[in-house]
Amino acid sequence: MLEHPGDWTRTDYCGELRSEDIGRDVVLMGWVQSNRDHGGVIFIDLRDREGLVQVVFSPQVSGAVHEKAGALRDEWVIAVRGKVTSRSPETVNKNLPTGEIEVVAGEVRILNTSKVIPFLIEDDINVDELLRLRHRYLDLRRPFMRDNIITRHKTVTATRNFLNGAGFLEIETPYLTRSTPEGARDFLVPSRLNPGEFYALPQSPQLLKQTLMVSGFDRYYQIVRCFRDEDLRADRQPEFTQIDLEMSFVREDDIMNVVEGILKSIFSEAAGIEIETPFPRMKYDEAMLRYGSDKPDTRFGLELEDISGIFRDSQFQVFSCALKKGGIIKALNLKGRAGDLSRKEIDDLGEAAKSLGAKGLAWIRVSDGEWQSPILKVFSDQEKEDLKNALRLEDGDIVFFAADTPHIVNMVLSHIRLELGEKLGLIDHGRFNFLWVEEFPLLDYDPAEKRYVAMHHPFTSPREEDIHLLDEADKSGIRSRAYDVVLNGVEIGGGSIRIYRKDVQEKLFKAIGLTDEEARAKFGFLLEALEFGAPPHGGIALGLDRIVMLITGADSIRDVIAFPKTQKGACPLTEAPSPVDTAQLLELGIKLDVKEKKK
RNA sequence: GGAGCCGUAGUUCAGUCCGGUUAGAACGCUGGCCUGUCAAGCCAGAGGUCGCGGGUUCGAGUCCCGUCGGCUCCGCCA
Repeated sequence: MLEHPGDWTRTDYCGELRSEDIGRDVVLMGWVQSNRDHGGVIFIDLRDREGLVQVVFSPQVSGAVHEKAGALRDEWVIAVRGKVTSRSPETVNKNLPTGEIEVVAGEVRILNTSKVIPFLIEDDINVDELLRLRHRYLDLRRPFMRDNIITRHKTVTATRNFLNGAGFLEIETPYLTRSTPEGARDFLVPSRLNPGEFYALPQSPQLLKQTLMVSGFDRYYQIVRCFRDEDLRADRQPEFTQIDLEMSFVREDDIMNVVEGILKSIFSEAAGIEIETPFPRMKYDEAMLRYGSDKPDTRFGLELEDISGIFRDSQFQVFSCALKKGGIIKALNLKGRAGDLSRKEIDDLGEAAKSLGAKGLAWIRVSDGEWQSPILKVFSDQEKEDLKNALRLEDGDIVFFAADTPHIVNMVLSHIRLELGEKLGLIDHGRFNFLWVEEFPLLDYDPAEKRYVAMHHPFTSPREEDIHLLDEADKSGIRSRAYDVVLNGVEIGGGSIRIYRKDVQEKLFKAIGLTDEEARAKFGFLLEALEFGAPPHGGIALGLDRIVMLITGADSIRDVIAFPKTQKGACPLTEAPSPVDTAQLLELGIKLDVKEKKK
């Protein structure tokens, strides 16, 4: 029954035929999307990368061809030779770009059959993701997924075009490199030629791109795979792609200009969206204060308010104790929307807060001038008055409070803010709000290790006027020259102006508790390079997967990666990772010490 | 490492709270009918290790314990 394509040459993509093509003889090849057999006339929707076209098989044209068409099933691969004809006005399909025409088949060749597919090749299916990943080749036939992959291609193309035009050189760096202890856990690759030693896959080409600046390449970029052996999230995969760049003799503004240019070009060319530049900027401290997050979604208000001052001497132990331990109290006033939340929904928010680590989520609802709240009794009259003024409380408002460490309060309330924003439709999903977040703290105190750690990475430059603070005991106030670019509450990139002087670099290593020897052992080659005429330089890395996710409206970066991993880091299609032969391990000098996994 | 949700025909789900005859529905699939549909329609049919293991019970999809897997989040992570 199967036939070869023979001497047929495809003339057109199914999805590209239009009324201009009426009268042409065409040869199409593609997949049977659906099959509508009326006993007499048979309609086939034929699909390829560019879309669908209706093919008509009529017994009047050819009895044999019509009979063959009757055997066709979904997802079979066929070649059709026929004539493009116009549809009569009442049979035009306005939902299809090809809906004004159809192809009347004169001949058909069945090139391949298909087993019955496990899920429909359509958008808006609701199928277990495991099944989609196991049959990814089918999942990628769905228009949404196909378009995502195409948008990704356009994004990469736009980026290359822009950067090439801006004087950047694309330079590759090795994937087999050395392990660097700071930052994420490395993926390791054993070295057969050096038994007992390992390469590491790069978490990012950070050190090497800085080295390229010392080499004098001036402007580098790379669209590069990075690897981090950490737990997965909806926006985090163990391997992901960065638009990585570095520039010499620049300040923050120079990098930001380039990034704005890249993003403008990406949005225009991959999505047909013209975005406004320059992007607004916000200091880290302000972002944390107003949104409780270093990546605020600025598409809606509902900002946090710090009301710690009101409860400094409160009788309410939960609040005053939190403050005495160095905590804070913040509130979210959902103005005028109290009526939109049922008691159950309020309780659910409380449960969500608890699962995030809060002890609870207090609330006050104002209706008809009355305050309703489980904790109403504990407030003094003065506190009520202060609250009313601070939060501008009015009828119809509902306020949520959290009192805890700054980290918990900000984390919990920023989550609640996003959940309320989504639930109550405060977010305009058609908007793209870009934001630069700048002046991150340089260092973060790690109570577990009792030392400061670099918040970004240890090559990030402090602000020039803050360098002297590296010698002080309290290093928490040192501001860095790091910046993040945030889109709709998603961090899509981060970078910094780097340290280029040995003396500053040494001070910083000292500040994070690294001895000279340790620093040499870990980053030796870069430190040495910095001693041979390193230019001032800086750069950034943009998360390609996240950018494409936001452009396409995907819920997860898995939907913009052709072959992603599950939360356990597995690929259901290839069944990676997998055990290997003992012989392979022997060759590498590796002996396993793993608890036997029950199968 | 931790919290939550989920796992029942090919697929999506109902049934699980409150154990009891032959586990249902829709879509898909198979066969038949049908000459203008486009989520085609009508008729008929097939299709189940209720994720896996153990326990309680006269009896388990349903209750208990464990385990595997998927998703979301915290921790972790540019």
